[in-house]
Amino acid sequence: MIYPKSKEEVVQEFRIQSLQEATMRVIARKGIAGATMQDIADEAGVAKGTIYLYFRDRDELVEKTFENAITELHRRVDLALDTDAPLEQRLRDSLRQAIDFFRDNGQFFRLYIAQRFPEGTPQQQAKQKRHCDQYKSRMLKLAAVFEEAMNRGEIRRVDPYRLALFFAEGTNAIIVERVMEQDPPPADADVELIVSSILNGVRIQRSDI
Amino acid sequence: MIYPKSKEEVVQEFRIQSLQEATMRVIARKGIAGATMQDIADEAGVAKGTIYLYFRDRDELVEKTFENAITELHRRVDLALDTDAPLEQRLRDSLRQAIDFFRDNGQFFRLYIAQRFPEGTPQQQAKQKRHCDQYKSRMLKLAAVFEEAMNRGEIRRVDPYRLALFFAEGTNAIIVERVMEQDPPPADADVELIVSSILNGVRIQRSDI
DNA sequence: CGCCGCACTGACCGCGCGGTCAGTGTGTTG
DNA sequence: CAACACACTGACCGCGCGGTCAGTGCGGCG
Repeated sequence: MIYPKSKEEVVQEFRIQSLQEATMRVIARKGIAGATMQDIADEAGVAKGTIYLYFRDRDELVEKTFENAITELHRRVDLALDTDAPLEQRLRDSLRQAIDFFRDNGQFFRLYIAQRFPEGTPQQQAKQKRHCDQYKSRMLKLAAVFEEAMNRGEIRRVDPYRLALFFAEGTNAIIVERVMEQDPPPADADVELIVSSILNGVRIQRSDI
Repeated sequence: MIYPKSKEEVVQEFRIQSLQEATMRVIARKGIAGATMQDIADEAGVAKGTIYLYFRDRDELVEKTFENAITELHRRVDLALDTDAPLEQRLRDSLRQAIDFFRDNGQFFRLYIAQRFPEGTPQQQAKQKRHCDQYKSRMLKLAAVFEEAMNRGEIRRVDPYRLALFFAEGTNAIIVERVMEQDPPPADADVELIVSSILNGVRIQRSDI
């Protein structure tokens, strides 16, 4: 065995994993600022001090937890976006991925939203910058997808970055609603609503008559 | 004079006003949780204790500040929405109102966003509920406007509440972007982009050729 | 001019947080 | 079985916050 995972490593990874899951649950319940280390420790069933064996401080815990979850989301969405299919199908597939992700990780949404407008404790300007940059790079990627579709002649020319913002946040709003609802409608219905609204518009057309 | 405003009342209103303005500025800079009473007092140029002569506690200060600003926004937007004009014009006008409002009150945006996902200090569940309800009632109103347009045959039938969510948050995203930009494009351009995207869609149509 | 009321002040308090570290119990080793 | 290593614990600390209130000084009135 070249890289044997020792027993200790397995245990350590398990602890880290369960601490991050506990963090997500607590943040979902009480918000980022409202989640105390004691809450998280209780949720994970360990003592507060134990957390500091695996994470330097509170910031690192929240940061890593966020990073972990968002990386997975982005991986899935990118898989759907980076194909040669028509824009319509790519949008459908990526929406589907996002909806499924938040169905399984509803607690994560709060963290996801909150990171967009971080609290301005004066010395943490660097971290604020990082998350804004991360968000911006996501929007730029989506904008690039739209721009490509414009070049292909699939959609008309508008500011692609603004279109990406509009589409992404409009979509987020509906996903948030789904997370809140205890019995949301079928995912297909919302995917259809979003994609057809943005591609065809909602105005009555000749073809609708 | 039936209701003479005594000098004291004038002074008092001035203090309340300037404290709320200071609160908006500080929250815009440091976030809701990051804004301390000391910060706000310094910003307003008074001692910390003075704030408590006009507001019971921190919660009331933030609450009143928020209420004050959002009432004005809603008043302006409703004025544009509650007409007999076609949907397209009503959307244009209300967008214009919102954009202008946030151009003049850019600091308010942070407060506006943050209130949507309040921090869950356990005992304040009632207040969370209030703001969610307030947000929901705004969405219901917008949904009603869309539904009326459906009944008039201006737009096709989709879930009006979800359409309202999609439209409103997509719009917010673009307004946020405008607030961040130091030199945003003309408001008309963004109004046009949003309204034509949602009404006509972005797909290339026969009429575009 | 002397007194008083009251808007305003800012040093102070208690609380609850993030973070620490001496102590404990358990599994391992010689 | 004794001695040790070490993951884990939770009482404890200092800090910074929201909130308090005795003190201050200024404007007006007798």
